[in-house]
Amino acid sequence: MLTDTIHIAIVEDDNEIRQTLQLILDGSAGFACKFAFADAESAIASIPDLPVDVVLMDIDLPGKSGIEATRELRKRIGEIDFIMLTVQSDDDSIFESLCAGASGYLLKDTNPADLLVHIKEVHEGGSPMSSQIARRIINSFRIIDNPLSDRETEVLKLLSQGLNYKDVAETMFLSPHTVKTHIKNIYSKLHVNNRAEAIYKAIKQKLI
Amino acid sequence: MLTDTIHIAIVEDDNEIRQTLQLILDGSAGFACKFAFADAESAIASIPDLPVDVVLMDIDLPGKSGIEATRELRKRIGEIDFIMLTVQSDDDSIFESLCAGASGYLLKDTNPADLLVHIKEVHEGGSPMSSQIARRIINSFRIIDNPLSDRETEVLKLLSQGLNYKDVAETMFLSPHTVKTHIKNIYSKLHVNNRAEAIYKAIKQKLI
DNA sequence: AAATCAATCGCTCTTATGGGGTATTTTCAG
DNA sequence: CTGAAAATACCCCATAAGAGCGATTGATTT
Repeated sequence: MLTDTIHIAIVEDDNEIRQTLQLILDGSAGFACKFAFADAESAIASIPDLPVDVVLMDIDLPGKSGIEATRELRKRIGEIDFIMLTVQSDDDSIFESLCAGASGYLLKDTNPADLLVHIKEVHEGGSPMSSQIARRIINSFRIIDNPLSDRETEVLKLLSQGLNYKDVAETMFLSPHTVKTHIKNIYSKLHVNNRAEAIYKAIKQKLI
Repeated sequence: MLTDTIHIAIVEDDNEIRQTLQLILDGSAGFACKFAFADAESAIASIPDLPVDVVLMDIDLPGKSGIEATRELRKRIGEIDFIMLTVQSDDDSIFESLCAGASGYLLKDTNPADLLVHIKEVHEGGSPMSSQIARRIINSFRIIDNPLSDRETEVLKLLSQGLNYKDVAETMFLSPHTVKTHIKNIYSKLHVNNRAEAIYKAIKQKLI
């Protein structure tokens, strides 16, 4: 944007919340909130042509969801930041929102003062979210349990880099036969019978 | 823990930081910090037997890293929360830390008052992290761009399930030749030359 | 002391894979 | 309407991969 003012748009179906929010935001120094939409469709149609820095997006909208709207708007305009607002945070909508391109994820009961801080954070390249929501995201990084031995994991990592038996053997200073044995054991432990599926499963289970 | 007091341990090699931190934490109401270690090895040896709720773990330790220490301690004790402390945040150490089981990730310049708040948050099931760090994590959910066509993506998904040429062809009602052509195009687009690497790259780029 | 598991090395055989081509039809955007 | 991209189909050939066998050594655990 041209000025220091952060230009905000709101997408929220509840009239009272939307109007109140708009009043508060537009009345705060350094912030402008001239645009507010009650549904995803009108937001998708208008926002691409508006001078907006940050969009506050309600997730539970009638018709198309806020996540859908974020996804579609993101495709067309990369420079806008989206902060999802929701009453309750379930894992699925958190991850869907993030994949759709949301930069922040806040609960609706966030008080206006904090909201302003968070909007500023987003605009400065941060990703505000409550500590609880962060934990859920972090938990998605956790490793469930690793049936593979250290050597097997090493082998699998090299395989995922595209190396073949011989190359893995050379890299690990092993006989190709040993590598083959490791691979067979990997397949057996992961209950797969080829490389492709082994790597897929291993990544999904965060083994490599 | 038995009481309302949150019991903290520090792992930090810088003597001054460690001692200062311990003094501040142990002197704060509701917090106790009776244990501090200067290296990963002694922390790993002692912490499993100590009554500790939250560990503040420096990442850059001499010898074994704080990430390693977290990983090993996590394996043995599930109930302790780890907050990583670091001077600078590079993407790799953030993700490694999360995978190792860290619950929070803070910069060392966090002021003591905030640190206490964050320790409390972790202990209550949250995951405190700066807005900037959160953004990096969130960005890891983004899809960069998908060079693959729909059919190619379909083929790759089936390959990742362990299907071979023939099976993919049957599943998609195609000639095996066509499947082969798709696979060759996939390899070319992803700049790989075998299935393993293709699947690895595709998953890392969230194409499948 | 026994048992288990990881890590190492070896063999044979069939089949799948990947690289090198070529070519037609359909679809979609400019 | 036209041209590019996608989707479809086919050939040959050398090699890698996977299945099915067996075997020794050294830790760790019980």
